[in-house]
Amino acid sequence: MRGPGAPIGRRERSKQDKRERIRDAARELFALHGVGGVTTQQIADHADVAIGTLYLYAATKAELLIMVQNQKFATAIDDGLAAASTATGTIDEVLAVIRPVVSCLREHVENGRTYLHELIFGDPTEPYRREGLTLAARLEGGLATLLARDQRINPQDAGTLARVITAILHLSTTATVYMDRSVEEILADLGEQTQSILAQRHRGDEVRRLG
Amino acid sequence: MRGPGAPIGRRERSKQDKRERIRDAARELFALHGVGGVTTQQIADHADVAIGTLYLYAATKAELLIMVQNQKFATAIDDGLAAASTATGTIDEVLAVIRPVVSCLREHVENGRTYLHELIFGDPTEPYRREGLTLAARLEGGLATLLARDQRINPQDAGTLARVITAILHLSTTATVYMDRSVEEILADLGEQTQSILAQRHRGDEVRRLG
DNA sequence: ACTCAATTATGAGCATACTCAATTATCCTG
DNA sequence: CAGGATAATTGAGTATGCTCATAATTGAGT
Repeated sequence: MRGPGAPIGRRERSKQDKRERIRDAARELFALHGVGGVTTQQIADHADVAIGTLYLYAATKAELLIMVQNQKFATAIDDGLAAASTATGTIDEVLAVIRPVVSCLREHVENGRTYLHELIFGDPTEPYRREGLTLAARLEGGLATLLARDQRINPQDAGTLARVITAILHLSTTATVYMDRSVEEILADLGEQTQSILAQRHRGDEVRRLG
Repeated sequence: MRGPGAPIGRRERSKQDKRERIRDAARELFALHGVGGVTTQQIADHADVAIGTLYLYAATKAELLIMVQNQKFATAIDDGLAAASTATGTIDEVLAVIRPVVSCLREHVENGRTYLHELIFGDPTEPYRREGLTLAARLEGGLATLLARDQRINPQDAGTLARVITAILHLSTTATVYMDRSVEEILADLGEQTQSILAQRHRGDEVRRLG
């Protein structure tokens, strides 16, 4: 029975529950002992499922980490965008949104390297990586609409601007030279120097094809 | 006997040989069957050493990959810089150096993600990662001296310019949005947009502190 | 040439990420 | 409610990355 528009039976709910139980167990144990200090068996036990069940919900141990990190990432993004909901779209406001996201991405370093970022920006075919991409897109979209509120910004530019800011966020969590620099410093570095590069190139051959 | 200034006995040579044999075996088999399609045992067999010996030269399987990739990276860098040895230091020449390096870094994708980059820009304490960092520094230094030849470029700026170019190279191999774009396109993207960002910020409060 | 401490090599064995044939739970139909 | 089709769960088993106690090799001192 039950209206055909809502196919959510006990089965579906139980499935959802299990997914969350597993993710929560992973989050707790990872935070407590580090990723390497926990076995998948322990996570399965903590979530009160068999090891085989765990692997129905996460194809690999790394994917467990992505599940956990995606959740944190999503929270950081949503909180940031919500806080900026009444903002007027200046760059500074956008940077304010970015800052907590950067912090979130810089966390959870294992073996001295940040897992998350490479995973999130990795292969788009893996389901959880796709989720990460969707999140990044959500951030980019949010920034774009935010920027579009600023009268001085050409509406068509808002999207590109947002992409560049996301790229900076990316650099800040992946490139060693930029790992402990603030978003503003990276921006300044990139901005001033690319400007001078472009200026020089324009001074050269105006129309030149380059592979 | 043998002069005391040359402490290179059979031992030292044998050690070097073994390191190379192991690296070569890894390179061949990785190229042939992919990283996941080869066991460390097979690599040890191919290099004609015991599995335990292999682990004396590479602490993990991932490190084997870094050994292999560092070699390719080094070759790409040296070739590029050598080819530019008579260049005059224009940006286009620098980009010509960069292009093959990017190709090299974009190779060897396993599971849809490029191992190398995260490894090279990873934890500087791991010996082979340190080697990767040294290589990146060599590239940056080479670019800087190259750029310094251009009369129009302020000599003090050459270093920063080189760093930014390296960052772009980084983005081109890590960030999904930029993964299939040419260096020039990324440069244009970053250049134009950061410029407009900076312009807007300067129009705002001139001296503003941002955590 | 012999001794011996230090270094290097070995491979059986261990830990653990992941699989899959068998089992159990859930839903649908008459 | 009975029967059976489908989906979900299980955990002993497997594959493989990595370790470590033991053995072989090296070369300086005699």
